[in-house]
Formats: sequence, structure tokens, C-alpha cells
Amino acid sequence: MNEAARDFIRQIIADDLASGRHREVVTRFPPEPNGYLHIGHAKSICLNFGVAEEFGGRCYLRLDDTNPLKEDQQFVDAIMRDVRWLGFDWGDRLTHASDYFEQFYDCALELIRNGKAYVDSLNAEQIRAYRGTLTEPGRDSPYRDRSVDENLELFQRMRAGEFADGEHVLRARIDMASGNINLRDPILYRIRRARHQRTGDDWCIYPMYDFAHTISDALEGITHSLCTLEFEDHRPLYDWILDQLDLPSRPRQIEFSRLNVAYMITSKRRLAQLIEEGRVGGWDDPRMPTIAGLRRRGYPPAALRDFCARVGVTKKEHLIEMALLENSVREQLNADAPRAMAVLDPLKVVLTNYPEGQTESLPAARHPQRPELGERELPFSRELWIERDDFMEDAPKKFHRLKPGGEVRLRNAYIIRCDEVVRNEAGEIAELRCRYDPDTRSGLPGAQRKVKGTIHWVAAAAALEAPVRLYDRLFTVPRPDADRSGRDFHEFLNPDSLRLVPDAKLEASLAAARPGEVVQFERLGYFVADSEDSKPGRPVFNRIVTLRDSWAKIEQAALQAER
RNA sequence: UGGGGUGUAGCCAAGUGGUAAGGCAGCGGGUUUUGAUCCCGCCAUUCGCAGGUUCGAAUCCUGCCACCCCAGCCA
Repeated sequence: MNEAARDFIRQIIADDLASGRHREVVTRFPPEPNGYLHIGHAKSICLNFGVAEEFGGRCYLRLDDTNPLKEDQQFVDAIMRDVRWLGFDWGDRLTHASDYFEQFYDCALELIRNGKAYVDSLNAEQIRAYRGTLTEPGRDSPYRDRSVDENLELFQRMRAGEFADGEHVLRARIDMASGNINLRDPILYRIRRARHQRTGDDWCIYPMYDFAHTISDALEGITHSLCTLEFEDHRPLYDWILDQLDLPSRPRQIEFSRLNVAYMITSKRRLAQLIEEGRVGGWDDPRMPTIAGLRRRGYPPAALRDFCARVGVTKKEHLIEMALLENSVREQLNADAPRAMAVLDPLKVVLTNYPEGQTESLPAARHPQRPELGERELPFSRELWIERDDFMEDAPKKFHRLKPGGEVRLRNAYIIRCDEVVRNEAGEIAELRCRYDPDTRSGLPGAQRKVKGTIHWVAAAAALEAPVRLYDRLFTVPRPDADRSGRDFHEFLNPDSLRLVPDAKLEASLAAARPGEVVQFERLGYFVADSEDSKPGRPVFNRIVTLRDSWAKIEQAALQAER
């Protein structure tokens, strides 16, 4: 694995192994259980677990539960489910920051004894004022020089619950004049009378991220602590903590840029807001960028892993086009998804020369490139549904579907010719009267005859009617949460992110689709039987992604040319 | 005005002094009973800009410019 380092982090790790600095690789994925994991986390999961796997090391799943006000067990369960679904295994390395509360406390005592931490009794407002600004240094707190004994006593009393929330904090004694604000005596512990989901009421003081995270890394023997760019200027603090304490290992923090995908937001706060406001159905709504949402949408885990691998790992800010994600999804789905036919916007076709009452059953391959997947049977009869936009009265020459007097092939069946267009009183096209050519049934020698187009269809009498949900991007602009003019991301919600087709006409064999099963509706896209709303015999389908559509491009180009 | 980062094609991304990989997108062509898939070809004389060093610079030096992050008792 050494020579094939795919990114700068793997390069560093390979070098560390080669130089003997480390003999093994230990990483961790440390989410805070205050929301669901999203596609950005997927990148971090793939990186941390992937690196460990590739270098024969191990990776911890560590729940960073140091703030009882925000965290919840339901999120812990969801996180485990999502990591597992993505294809990763933490073995017996499931940990919680709260497992180490006692050790954190001991570390705090050690800092106090060495004069490296003190109890500050300024209130929150005062602490902010004393901190200075980006360009002006801060000032020392009047409590900064309390004696070791006084600090020890106060801190012990903090733990014992003798003070109200906010009355005191424990601070590191570093440098109030540092250009790096994280070094201006950062807060290590705060008093918070809140019931913790794992430790209950054992504690009323809780450690801050920088303190808890650094020590957790060291206790677990993490060799490479991988995190996103916004923690870059926390690294001096990370290293300072490691310098002060007597810990079993010395991890190294390395930062990489977080994943940004166009037309998506990954702020947990904003995602939670969308749910609260009822803009989406929940954390697993198929439009959500959450792992649960993508799963319900029908994205295969392998597609997500492939996507993360293609995106790469660097320190550069980026905005990945959705097309890259969709390419990974289509690539997975094309290989495995069985084919079926479904008509979403039906137009009736009557085959005038097909005997009334007659039906037949036509075999059709489940997958054109994979004969081993077998065949399914398609009922065929006199009345059919075809897609409304597969017919055009005044068709351009490039349109090779059905037109008056024209021929088209019905996929897996016969060639038909359109003789007559029947209209209703409103003047709308109500039905097409066509003739079929009996010699051209698929499999027969007559089927060799070439026609320009092939369209999909469903026999009317045998059609399964089922709801189909057509999903599209949730937002109308690539960066909904970074608008230059300061407009709120709500303004960019896509009103057409979900279009419901209440009774699409589906090929009969689709009645057997199990929840979670993926199929390709030929010429339309990939669809999944919804895992929540499908009932036996009555599936509800979600559109995962459309097929590539070069006709749509031609049409668009024509439209452009007209202008 | 302090500190920390980042600039290679439309979007990502390799490149580590020897003459710009690869993917996505796009364009052109072939195969095709999915306008899908698959296959072939094209797509950076130039690496944020300006100087300098060198036989030779995306890579080294100097200066400049642009963008991102940091002032939670959040993570």
C-alpha cells in the first residue's frame, strides 16, 4: 500500500510507517450524537475506516458526547446504523468520550497542580470581553493568578456541585495575547447541571471539545487524528495539551477540507430546521443529504464509497458537482438493477388489428448485459399505455419515436404504426389508434426489421397502478447557504423537489418488488421500492436518479437555437 | 489591523527541478430492440499574477493579488 498513496494523508501515514515513527495505524471517527450523519460524514468515515483498513490498522467509532444539552441516544443508534450500512465495522472499538470523564478530570487536576490551569470566576460576558478581538490582544483575568491550592479546592467543589451553572469555569493558562484566539486561556470545563444520556447525574461539570477530544485520542492510541479544516487553528492547543500531560501516546492531528456538494446543505442545524418546519418528512426523507436519506432514496453504499474515493482528500475548498455523485450512483445501479417498464404519464394506444380479448405473454430479459439474471413475462393485449411524450404530432426529423403515420418498436414486443389520433372535446389527445405487425414480435425473424425508435409500454388491463415519487434536488442554487446578497437558504428551496405520480402504470411483475429493491424503469431512470411506505403487492417507488438523457440535450440545444 | 490556510481545465485532482496523469462534465464518432449501457477519439504550449535563480520551474526565491476559517461556558 505504501507506493500507491492516493492523497496527502495516506502519504504522511505511509511515510510514518516507513520511517518507523509508527508501527501501526489507529484512527477514529468521532461524531457528536446531536443529529444524523450526512454525506460529509460519509467522506470522513470512508477516510478514517478506509485508511485503517488499507494499512492494516484499526478505527474507533467514538461518540463525542461532552454536551448533554444537545445529545441524544436516538442519534447514537442512527449513527451506528449508518456507519454499518456504509460498509464499515468498528469491531469492539465503540467508545464514548463519556467513558473517559474520570480521566479527563484527573488530567485537569494535573494541569492545575502544574500551574497550567485555573478556575476563573468571571461570567460569560466578562470572559468574552477579556478575550480581546481578532486584532487586539486579550487581558488576563483577575482570577488568573489564584494559588494552586485555591484552584484545586474550587475545581473539586465545582465537581461536587457546590456552584451554580456559569459561576466558575476551568481555564488553561496559556497566553491571553496570542494571535491565535484558541490559545487565549481556553475554557476546559464548564458547570452544567444536565442529565447526561449515559452518565446520568454523575457529573455537573463537563469538559470542552478541545480538552476531551485531545485526551480521548491519546488514551485510545490514535496515531493520526483526521479532522476538517476549521480545526486547523485548534492544532496548537491540541499539541499544547499533549505537551502538558503525561499520556500514553502522542497523536498527530491532520486537517482536510470538508465535503461540499452543489445543491446540498450539510449544516445539522439547518437540516434539523427543515424537519421542524415540515419542509421535508424527517432525517430520512429521500431528498435529505443524510446517509439515512440517501439510503431511503436508493443510493447504494458502494456508490457513496466510490464517490468519496473520486472526490479525493486535500486541503482545498471545493464544490463538487452533483453530476459526479450521480455518475457513481448510475455506475453501481446500471450493473445490478433489473429492468422493468413503467409509464408515468400515460397515453392510451389501441391496436386495431389485435383481436379483442386476446392476451399473450412475452418473455423479456431482466438485464440486457447479464443474461444470467433471467427473464420475466410481459402480458400483452389490445390496449396499452405509452408515455405521452413518446408521441408527437408535428415531430422534428430527429424525433424517432411515435408520430402520425410513423412506426416505432414497442420494447420486447412488436413494431406498431400510428394510424389515427383521437381527441376529446377539449381537443386533447385522448388515444392513439395503431396497427401492430404480427411478424415483428421479439425473437421472430421479422423483428430484425429496423425502425428508428423503441419505446416502453405497459398492457392496460394488466397494469399495476402504484404511486411513484419523482425526486429532484432540494435547492435551486448550488450554494443555498452561501448567498452573496445574504438571502436565507429557505428562499432557494426547490418547489419541485418532490413530484407525486399517484397512479403510475407499472409492469405487472413489479407487484413482487420488496421494500428496498431497486429496478431500472427503462428509458426513465432507477427507482427503489420505498422501505417505509411499500405494502406487500402494492409498492411505492422513489426515483433514485434519471438515466442520462442525450435527447433532452438535443431538445435543449434546439430551444436555445430558436431564441 | 492579528493568527491560520488555499490557489493546476467548467467541476474535482495527480504532480516532490527534466518539459502538465486520471475522473466527472462537454464535444465528435461507432455498436445498440433503453436517445441507457458499452467502445473509440478530442478537450491546459500552461499551473492566481509579476519578477528572479537555473541549461531547464507548476515545483526553488522575492513581492503582490484573490478566496476561506477563527473573537461559543458548541463540536
